[in-house]
Amino acid sequence: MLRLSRLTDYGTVIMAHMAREPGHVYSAAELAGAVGVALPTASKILKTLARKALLHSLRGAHGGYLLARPPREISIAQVIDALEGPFGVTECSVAAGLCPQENACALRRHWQRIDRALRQTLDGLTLEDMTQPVPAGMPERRRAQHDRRHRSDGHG
Amino acid sequence: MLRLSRLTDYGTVIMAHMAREPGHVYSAAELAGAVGVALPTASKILKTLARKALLHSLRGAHGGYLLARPPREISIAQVIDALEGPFGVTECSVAAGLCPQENACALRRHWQRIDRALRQTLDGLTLEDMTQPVPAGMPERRRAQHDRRHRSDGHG
DNA sequence: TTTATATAGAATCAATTTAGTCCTATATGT
DNA sequence: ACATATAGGACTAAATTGATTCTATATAAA
Repeated sequence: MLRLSRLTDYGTVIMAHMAREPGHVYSAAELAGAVGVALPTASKILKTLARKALLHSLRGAHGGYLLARPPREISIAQVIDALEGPFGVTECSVAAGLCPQENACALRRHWQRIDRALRQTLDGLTLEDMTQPVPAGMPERRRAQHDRRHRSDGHG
Repeated sequence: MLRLSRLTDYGTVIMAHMAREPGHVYSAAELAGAVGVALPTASKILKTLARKALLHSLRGAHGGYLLARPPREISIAQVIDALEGPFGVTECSVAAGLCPQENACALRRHWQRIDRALRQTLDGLTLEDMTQPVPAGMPERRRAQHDRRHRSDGHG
C-alpha cells in the first residue's frame, strides 16, 4: 500500500478540477456533482482545504470556493498535508516510541530521510501538472527524472 | 500521513535487525524479544516475509528464519510489497473506479507516475543501508540526493 | 520412537480508524 | 426577511488493522 486515504484522493481530484479554471468560484454542490461524491463529503473536504488556506471560501448566496493560489503554486504534497496531517511514512518517523533496541533508533533516522525524499517528489508536482495530459514523457517540472533501472527483481 | 501500517514498520525493524548478521538463524521468539513486540505478532510478520520469499524458514527444533538474500539485495520497497500488498498511493492508481469525469481519469495517469517515482526511491534503499548509521550526509547507494529546496512554504 | 521445540496457515476477536452524515450557527446577495 | 452557502463540531456506521489463538507439520535430541 502506502496508501492515501480516500478523502485525500477525492481532495486531489477536486483540486485538480478547480485548477482548470483558477479564477472561478465553485460551490460545494457543483464540485460534488462534477467529481461524483456526495455533497456532505465534498463539503467536508472543502472546509478542511479552506481552513488550511489552500482554498478561499466565500460565504452566503453565490458563495463557494476558489483556489487560494495559482495551480502551479500548489503542490500535491501541500494537499496531502492539509488532508492527512503531518507527513511521515512511519509512526516512528514522526514520534519515537517503541523499539527499545539501538537498532530501531538507527532506523528512525533512515525513515526520516525517506520521508524527505518522498516529500520532495510530491512537492515537485503541482496542480498545474495534474491538469496537463501525461505526455508519456516526463511532465516533471524542474527535477530530472533519471534512469529507471533499479535493483529489485520480481516487482513491477 | 501517507502511512505504512504498523506491522510493516515492525517488519522493517525486524529485517534490519537480521541484516546485521545475515547468516544467522533467528527464532521468532528471539526476534520478538530483540525488537520489542509480542511473539505472536513477530510470528505473523515472519511467516508473511517467508511466504513472500524474503526470508527462508527452518522448521523444527533449532529452527527459525534467515535472510533469503544478502542485505544489499533486499530493498525497502520489497519489504513493503511483501507486507502491504500491491504498491500504490491511491485506490484509483491501482484499480480505476469512481470519478465519472474525464478529469479524474487524467489524474489516474499522474498517480501512476507518482507511484513509480516513490517506488523508485524506496527501491533505492536496501537493508544494508538501513544498518549503516546515517552519516548526516547521504547514504544513497547510487542515486544522487540532489538539492533540498522545494516550492512549499509552510510545511516542514 | 517419543518428546520438546519451531514454523505454517487459517480463523477469530477487539480496537482503532475512516468514511459519511447531520445539526446548529453564521454570512451574504436579492 | 428570505434563500443560499459555508463553518464547525458531533455522531454513526463500516472497514481496516492489530493481536491472538488453534491445529497441523517438521525437525533435533533424548
